[in-house]
Amino acid sequence: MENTLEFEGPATAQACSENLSAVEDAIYVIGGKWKLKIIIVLQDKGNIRFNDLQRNIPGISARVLSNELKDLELNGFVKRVVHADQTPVIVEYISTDYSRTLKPVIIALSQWGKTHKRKIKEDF
Amino acid sequence: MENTLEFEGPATAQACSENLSAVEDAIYVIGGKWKLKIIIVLQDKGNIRFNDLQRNIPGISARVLSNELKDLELNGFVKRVVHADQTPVIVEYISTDYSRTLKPVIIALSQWGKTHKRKIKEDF
DNA sequence: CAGCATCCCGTCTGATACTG
DNA sequence: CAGTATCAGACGGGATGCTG
Repeated sequence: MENTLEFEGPATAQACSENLSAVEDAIYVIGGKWKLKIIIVLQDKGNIRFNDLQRNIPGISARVLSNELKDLELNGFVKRVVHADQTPVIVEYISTDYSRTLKPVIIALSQWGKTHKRKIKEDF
Repeated sequence: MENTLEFEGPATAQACSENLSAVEDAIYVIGGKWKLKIIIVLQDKGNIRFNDLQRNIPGISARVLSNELKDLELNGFVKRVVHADQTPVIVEYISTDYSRTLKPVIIALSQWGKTHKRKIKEDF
């Protein structure tokens, strides 16, 4: 009853709407243009500072990055660490264990994105 | 060089930016509030008509659904089939083989969404 | 450095109504 | 049935400038 969505399995109407709402929930928290990208960089770099993070995500503005980080922190994907003993104050962002549960999602998306890019190229 | 993103594997800076752009590409075509949901229903129902499709995706308006379907058709995820011999004209939408390459993505997202919902409940 | 405040515009979207 | 038209409001996001 849990794993109704297999690669080849038939899907009942109920299983379909279950998937629908599960995917909806996922998109609700990690959807959007930037969230997953921020999470990826964070996971890769371990800990990283604001401006450095911005440099690693081409195209994102400080305002948007700031907003996204607050959101991600609220949802437990990111931890904001302030080193108050330094001057000027150093702020680091680190990915949480919970954000690591997204690995399968990131892998699936990344792999699909790669093959998709290849397909697009072939179409010309 | 292809499978740099493993569950435990170390990620080089290059692998990171590769993932970044791959995920970006994926989000570009299947991102947004509705696209994946439409694809899920389409895959589940096999073939389905406009109004029926709308009923299966709670909250979507006809205008948005129409626009999304055009977009999905352009990108090869959906096929629009017109049965002109009928009256009134019957239009059916069916998912393509290419849309089925998204299965791993949908599974990953769906599974993560389920555990996330569980986690949210525990937090209260 | 690490952001926040403000302005401002284009897009997205929901609601409602309408057509062939 | 299968959409399209129109409008108003929300929203996202860029540019710029400023602060502790």
